[in-house]
Amino acid sequence: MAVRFYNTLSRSVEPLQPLVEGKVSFYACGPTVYDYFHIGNARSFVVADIVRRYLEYRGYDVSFAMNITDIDDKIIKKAHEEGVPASEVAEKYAAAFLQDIEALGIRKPDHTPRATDTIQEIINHISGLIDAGKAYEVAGDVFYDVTSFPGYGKLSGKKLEDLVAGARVEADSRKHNPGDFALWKSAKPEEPSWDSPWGKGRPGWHIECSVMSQKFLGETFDIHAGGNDLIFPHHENEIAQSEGLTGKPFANCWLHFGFLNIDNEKMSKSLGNFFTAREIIKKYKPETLRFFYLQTHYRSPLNFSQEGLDAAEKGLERFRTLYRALQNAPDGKGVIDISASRERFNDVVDDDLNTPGGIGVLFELVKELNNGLSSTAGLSSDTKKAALEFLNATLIDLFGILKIEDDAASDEEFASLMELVLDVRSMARQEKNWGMADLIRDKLAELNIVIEDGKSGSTWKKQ
RNA sequence: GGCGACGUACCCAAGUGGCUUAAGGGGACGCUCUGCAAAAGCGUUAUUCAUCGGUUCGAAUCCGAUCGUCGCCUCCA
Repeated sequence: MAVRFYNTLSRSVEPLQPLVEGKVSFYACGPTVYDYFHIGNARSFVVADIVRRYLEYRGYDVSFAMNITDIDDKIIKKAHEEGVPASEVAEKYAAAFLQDIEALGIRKPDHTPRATDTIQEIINHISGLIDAGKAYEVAGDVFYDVTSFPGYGKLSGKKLEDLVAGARVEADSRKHNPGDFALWKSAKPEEPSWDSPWGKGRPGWHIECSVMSQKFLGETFDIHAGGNDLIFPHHENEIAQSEGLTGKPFANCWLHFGFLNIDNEKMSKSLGNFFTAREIIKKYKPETLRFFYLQTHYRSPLNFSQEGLDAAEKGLERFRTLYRALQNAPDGKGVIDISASRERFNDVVDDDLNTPGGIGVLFELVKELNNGLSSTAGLSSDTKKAALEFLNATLIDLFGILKIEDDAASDEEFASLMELVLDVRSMARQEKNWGMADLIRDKLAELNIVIEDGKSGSTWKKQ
């Protein structure tokens, strides 16, 4: 079976059918750079990264774009609070964004366009919509006329009448319809602005994604992704703006990521349950956070907790230990069919990116391999090699959750010193001087160096 | 009020009609190894899938009702 995804547009799981055989064009909504991103944002970025990596793992040539929204109300607000230009706020947090995704092991997208670099294209797009009678200007603001687009509501399942009836839409007497939304916002004094046919102003909230995605991926592309909450109005409006102008389908497949909650509630600053990704990866390894995310299906809500992260770290350790054991074990005779695991893994993950299921398959293989390693027959060199290749492809290249640090190689001087200490200790042990042996072990433990006595001598590792 | 999602062991979490009298991880317990320990390995841990009805030869999986949790409808990943 081929790669399948749940498409919000059709509300069903569909096989991926790229426009161009073997190639996938993929766009994910990126950050608005007014603050460090939080662990909920991080989940979305990690999942988008995994979508991309999985497609590559399955042999597709992926073109991946993620925007950086660097002009927006929140940025302006923050700039006012801090008494600095909006561009400075945007610059600072855009740089932080790129740093943080790298720290999280997220591969940089092929394209990271910025709204402020795309102003001219945005103006052209809006002009096109006005010319086509789908948008109208009122005193320097431009609005999209939702009634001009018959398909409005097809993504979110909302009806125009319901939106009007809901009355939660902000009343603006200048709008022709309550559901109309701003494409261009006129500038208030002291706000950053760009010249346009409608006077000085800046792009509205949704238009930039339409323009930037089409700029890099074409008028129609394969996959568009983002958080659950973006379905309406953001993505609905993107479709209207894009298809309203081109008359062609915008994105064929819409992927939406589940939310991360804390104590089963949405994370928010006002509730005080707000953590930035920066903070968390000071305490936990980035791989642990990634693994924690991937152990839940991407569309399900995920409850964030310290216990969850601790459990993830333990599970990861199981992979690390097995990986090292495979590298170090002497050649034996036992044979395990790794390709069977690979097929099962692919089958499972092909089905709407079922990473928790895939991880389950990997853990089952770990048990099998451990059994092999501890049996008298051991494992053949071919089996070990195939297993390591498979684990490299999945745990390292695909999920990015396994990092094999070679403590000894990272600091040779320190390593030889440790060797000396261990030699002294093993002499003490040979003389059954347990007091001395234990003292060394305890003192090293205080320095976060863990000594483990095995059959073939003692080993050390940093905590 | 409208739309949608979800409820699987102590915790997390796959599975969505027969291959499952339910994967996997964490925890707990037992064993192996060990001078002791730690680590690691192995084993055990749900006749049952919120509840109640129904459809079916067969349901955790489909339908209906009930209870509960959550999200969107407003900036939000």
